[in-house]
Amino acid sequence: MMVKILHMKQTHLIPEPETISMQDLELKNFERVIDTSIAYLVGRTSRAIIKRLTKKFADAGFDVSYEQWSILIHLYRKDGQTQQELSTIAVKDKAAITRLLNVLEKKNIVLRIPDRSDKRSKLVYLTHKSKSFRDDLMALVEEMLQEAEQGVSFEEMTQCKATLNKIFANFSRLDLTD
Amino acid sequence: MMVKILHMKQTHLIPEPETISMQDLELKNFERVIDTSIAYLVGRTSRAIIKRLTKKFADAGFDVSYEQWSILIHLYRKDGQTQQELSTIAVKDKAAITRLLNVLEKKNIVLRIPDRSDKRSKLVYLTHKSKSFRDDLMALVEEMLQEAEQGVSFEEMTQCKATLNKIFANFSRLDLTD
DNA sequence: AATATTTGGTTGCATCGTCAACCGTTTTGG
DNA sequence: CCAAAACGGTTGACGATGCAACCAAATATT
Repeated sequence: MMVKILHMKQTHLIPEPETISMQDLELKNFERVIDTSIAYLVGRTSRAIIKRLTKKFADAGFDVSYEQWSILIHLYRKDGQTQQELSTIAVKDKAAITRLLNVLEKKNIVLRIPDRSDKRSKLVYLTHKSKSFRDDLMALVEEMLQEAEQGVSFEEMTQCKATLNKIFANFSRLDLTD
Repeated sequence: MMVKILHMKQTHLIPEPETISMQDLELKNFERVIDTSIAYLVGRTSRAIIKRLTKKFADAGFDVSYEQWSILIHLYRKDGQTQQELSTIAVKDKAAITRLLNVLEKKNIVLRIPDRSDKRSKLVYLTHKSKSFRDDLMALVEEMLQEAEQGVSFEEMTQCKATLNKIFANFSRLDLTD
């Protein structure tokens, strides 16, 4: 798809005549900042994954959203964690966790039990119900991951993940040092 | 960080004694499905990017959210597009576009002009105001991208982007064929 | 030409995320 | 030992998203 360059001002007040080289510069700038920007690519890939998995769950008859799954999986790995722990591990605001758990509790997928040794905390546990469909959900996620990996070699995927980890680490560091 | 394996049932009804090899299998499964999952990594990287850029804009005194920016940038490239076009290019629901534009219009950042040749469509244009801070916003995005790229070689980034594109293409294809 | 289908945009509904303020509990440190 | 600070969780306000239903205009079908 060709990109049409418009005659946009190069400065705020003084319009300048455009030359070919300036057009090239513009184009390069936009390419860098949009289409080929890591921000754009990461965002749309994320949304595509979420959409796909949501559909898979729904089609299979499970009333579990992607976000709910993103908590559930951590409980499948280790039952009885505090909300704070879930917040950290799922990289979500603690307020978001509170609300997700409200929904999950209403759906009878998790239980919140006050921690006896620390009255501030609540421990989150899976219910029989959620334990029962664990393997089914896992299988659907596996399916989705395999769909994602079509035509992508193992090395390629490994390298991509490493890069994403580096980027995330960069921002984590910057967020700390402000 | 060590992961503690709980004694979870392997089937829905019949509990099985756990062996070391099953634990290993479990661990591998979880690793694949969570921490090292492309879904997880892409999601958290995307949120980190959004958070960072939002902060940058706010700190610099621009009342523009990341999502608003994600529309704005396409208008900076080509002014006067229809909402439908913006929806496709920004990979967002058309309802989301409607609402984002409502906000942007209220902030005097865009204008909606009815298309004379097709009374259903509206053409979206930048205002003087938004044109005036174009370069400032672009500079902040550049800054963020450079932060993201710390310690990541050009080849590495290029390869990562190519992989993300492949994954996105996989899902696009699957969404079509259902 | 009349009807059916598609298309561009808006709206209602439910879910989700972040921020900031808040409350009760726990920890810290003078 | 007690006041101050830190911590875990909840709530309200606000922006944003996706889906489905809807309306009006434009195209296609017959």
